[in-house]
Amino acid sequence: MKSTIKDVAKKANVSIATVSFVINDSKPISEETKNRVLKAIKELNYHPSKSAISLVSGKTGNIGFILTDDHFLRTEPFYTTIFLGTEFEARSEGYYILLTSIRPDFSEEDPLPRFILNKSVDGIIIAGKIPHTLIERISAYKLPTVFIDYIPPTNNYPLVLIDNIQGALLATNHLINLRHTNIAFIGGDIGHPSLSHRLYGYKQALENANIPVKNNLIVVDAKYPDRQHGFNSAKKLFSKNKNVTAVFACNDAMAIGVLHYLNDNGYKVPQDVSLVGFDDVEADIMLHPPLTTIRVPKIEMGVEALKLIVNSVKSKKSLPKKVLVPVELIVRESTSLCKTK
Amino acid sequence: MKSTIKDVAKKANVSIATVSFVINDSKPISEETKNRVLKAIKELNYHPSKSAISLVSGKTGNIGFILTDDHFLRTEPFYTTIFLGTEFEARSEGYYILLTSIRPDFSEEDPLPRFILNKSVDGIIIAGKIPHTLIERISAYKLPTVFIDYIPPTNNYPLVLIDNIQGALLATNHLINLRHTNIAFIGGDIGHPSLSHRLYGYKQALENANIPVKNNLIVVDAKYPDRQHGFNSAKKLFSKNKNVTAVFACNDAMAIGVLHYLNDNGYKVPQDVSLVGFDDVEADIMLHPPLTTIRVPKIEMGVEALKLIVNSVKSKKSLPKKVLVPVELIVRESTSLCKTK
DNA sequence: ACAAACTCGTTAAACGTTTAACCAAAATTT
DNA sequence: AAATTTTGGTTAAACGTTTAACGAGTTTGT
Repeated sequence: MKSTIKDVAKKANVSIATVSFVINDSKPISEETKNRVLKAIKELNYHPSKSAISLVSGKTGNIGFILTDDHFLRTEPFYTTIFLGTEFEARSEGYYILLTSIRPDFSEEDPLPRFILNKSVDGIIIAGKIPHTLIERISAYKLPTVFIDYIPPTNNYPLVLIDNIQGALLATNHLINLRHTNIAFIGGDIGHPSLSHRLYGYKQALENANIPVKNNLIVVDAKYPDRQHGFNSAKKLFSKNKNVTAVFACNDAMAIGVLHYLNDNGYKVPQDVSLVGFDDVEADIMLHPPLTTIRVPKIEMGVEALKLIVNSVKSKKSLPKKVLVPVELIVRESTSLCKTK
Repeated sequence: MKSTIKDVAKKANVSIATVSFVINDSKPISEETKNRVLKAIKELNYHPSKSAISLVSGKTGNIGFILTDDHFLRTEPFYTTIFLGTEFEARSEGYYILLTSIRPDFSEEDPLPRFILNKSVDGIIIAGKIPHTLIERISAYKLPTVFIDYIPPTNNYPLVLIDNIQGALLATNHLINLRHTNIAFIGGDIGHPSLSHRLYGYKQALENANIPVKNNLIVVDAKYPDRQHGFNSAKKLFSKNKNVTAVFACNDAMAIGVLHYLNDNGYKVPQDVSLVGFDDVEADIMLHPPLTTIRVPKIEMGVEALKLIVNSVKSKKSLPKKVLVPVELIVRESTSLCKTK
């Protein structure tokens, strides 16, 4: 039933080598025979066996994709969207993605992802912050690796990063342009470079505008930047500072938490408080008002990561290229002109 | 660097066949040689080449997992959690999962997932409702297939289903036990068997309790059961029916939409209206009050699906077994005794 | 006109496993 | 003690590709 290269060769009246050359056009073949072969391939509905190719080439044609359980399952489809971008690009490149998640508290004893142990991938994409012990143990396998949205401690990997500083500048400047001066920053998980860069950009924007940076307007002690922590941080912020007129949250998840707090406590958004998020996860269409935020091109990030990894797989010399994807301010209805009374 | 079976054989002073027999224990080998081989394997850090095994066995060791984009990206981590269960079980069974998503409006011209065309999977798991044209085209490839949470038109596949009727009975009976009689049902996408079964169970529970089923309390015209549609359906329901004291929403997403509507419009939950969801997606920890719902064992569903598919892959005769996973009522704070005035 | 260089192919080895067929030695049966 | 079975192993073919090495015709250069 299943046809092989041999069947094609027989049908086209050529050797199997010729068929191979036609498929990969790795050697010049006359138009005429080429067509005969192509025709035979079509008629037999022939598809090369991946295992045979793998065996002889030493490549698997697979790329491993690693993220933590919580990133995979979190409400805001951030990393999953990135994954989709990777999968999408993998299709055109002829690769398969092996997705696996690990526990965020991955420890020394936990086993590495199978595809690494069994060498069933040619390269690895790691999305988001993952435990350093895992990074070290993976690096022993000398597999091409690229990181998405995270800067690993030993910084000689290809990276796909968000232009976080630029994004934070855009967000904060937007608020400054709306005449706000008491602008708070709500963040979390400061160990993550993305989030600390956003804080940095926030400070930078204030300084550029000659607005003093006040530490009591910066709440960054949340362990994880999700809605619940956004809510809690907002509570902490507003119970001590009544004069805050604008909040820049380090991501949409926390911004949504802030919004809930504000709604619950009689603050009107944007009349009383303007609010800007980051990521544009389009999480909750129910949100009112719709959130002004910084759009991150998630699909493109996945695409870029796959391109990078394919590159280092193919050309053994992997120069640790960094791709900084651009961001964009999306103004919706959660921000408005500051009413200085 | 990479060691092969040959290296192991040499080191252990046996033939490669013996090594193979030890690995798969497919033939009796004396304890002594077995230990020698095992030792050599460990020392060389030998891992069998998957491609070589694939080539000779004709099996790929991969399972394809298909769902629609919107299911993959939706805010409530329902199908993604199921996927995680599948991935988890695949690890212990030694399989890899190839995840791919398709557009919900998959049409005749769209290409099938690559892993089907290239025969790089031994079987397929399909999660959630997918277009019938896709099902038909896949079936031509005669690959073992199991469906999760969907009943395909040609019903001779192994299936992993939720005990939806039981769940709907539990939910509705819970409300009836709380003395509610004006119990509404909010649903959507009635073409999905899961959701129509939930409606069925709702009606059944009312009939069992001798409560008349009123059509104006049943809103099922939503196209897709998400938050936004839940919100809209609630609006439709409550603007016409002021005396509704309880709502059973066909899933948590719609329930959350209903809750938003109620909160926005001055209804207190559960004091004025009791609300029950379905799925227990733990989507929004911010929700107040926390939602009474029907827990669906999502991880277990993924595990069961993988077991089924491995079964039909291994034993060519795949009897179309159906697995009905049990559900459980989780009482939280969105339901309370009806205050009949 | 003859060597040199292309062009378009073919042959056969190699990749790393599994497994059918075979076999020697030891154990068991008669 | 001879015949038979069991035990524990080996040899070699097969799986479906890629690719190095080779070669027969044809073209080009002088």
